[in-house]
Amino acid sequence: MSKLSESKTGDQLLAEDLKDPEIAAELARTAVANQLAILVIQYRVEHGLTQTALARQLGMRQPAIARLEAGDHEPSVAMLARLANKLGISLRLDLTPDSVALVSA
Amino acid sequence: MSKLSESKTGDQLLAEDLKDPEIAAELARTAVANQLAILVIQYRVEHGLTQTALARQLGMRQPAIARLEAGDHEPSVAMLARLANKLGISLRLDLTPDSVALVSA
DNA sequence: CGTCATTATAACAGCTTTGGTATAGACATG
DNA sequence: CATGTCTATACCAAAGCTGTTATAATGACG
Repeated sequence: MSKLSESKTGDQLLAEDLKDPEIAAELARTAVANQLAILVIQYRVEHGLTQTALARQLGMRQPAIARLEAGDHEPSVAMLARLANKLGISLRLDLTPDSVALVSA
Repeated sequence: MSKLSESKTGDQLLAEDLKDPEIAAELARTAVANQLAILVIQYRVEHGLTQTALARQLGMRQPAIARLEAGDHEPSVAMLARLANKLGISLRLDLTPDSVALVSA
């Protein structure tokens, strides 16, 4: 059980939470994972692909795609690069002192 | 010994190499690591800090900074976020189908 | 030369991410 | 209901990143 989910539920979030570096780190981690999840799902449905088909295009198996779309883990830079390369898309990761955002570019 | 250093020395690099996905991955990995190394060194010297002082600012030890400046490992997104946060800087990671670039923003 | 500050390297542990297989759940369709 | 397709989850192994301590190398300065 994470520190965040212990104290808050759903999307509720107080500014006070950001003062705790542990919570801030957890948020950044899940934020990028979730943003990537959305991008992967978007790409897949827009191209009418199944998870298995997309997995083949990326050289991996279906459960790997399911995991990406679940937003379980913060992706590595290598994973982001691989997606951009194999899917022919451009992504941008914006890092500021108090936020991290992954967007399609 | 990496596949890249087996076949090539220094900065020499042929377009042909990029066709090998293993080499391409290795390049992307070292590219981001090296670009971050440069940014960290720049920040540190511009602020007149020693590795130990910078480490304290980031909540880590001197060898960790040395490793960042050596460009050994591809940084995690969490590490990039931490640098942006603790140093008060903005970074951008640009991912295109055939390149990955980390720049200060 | 001796000392101190600074940086680099080695060795190890711990956690996270990634990948796989196997399998369960959901859902449509015959 | 039976079957087939698609998605989700559990479990394990391999690899990579991060952090630590200890120590070596480097260089400036008395």
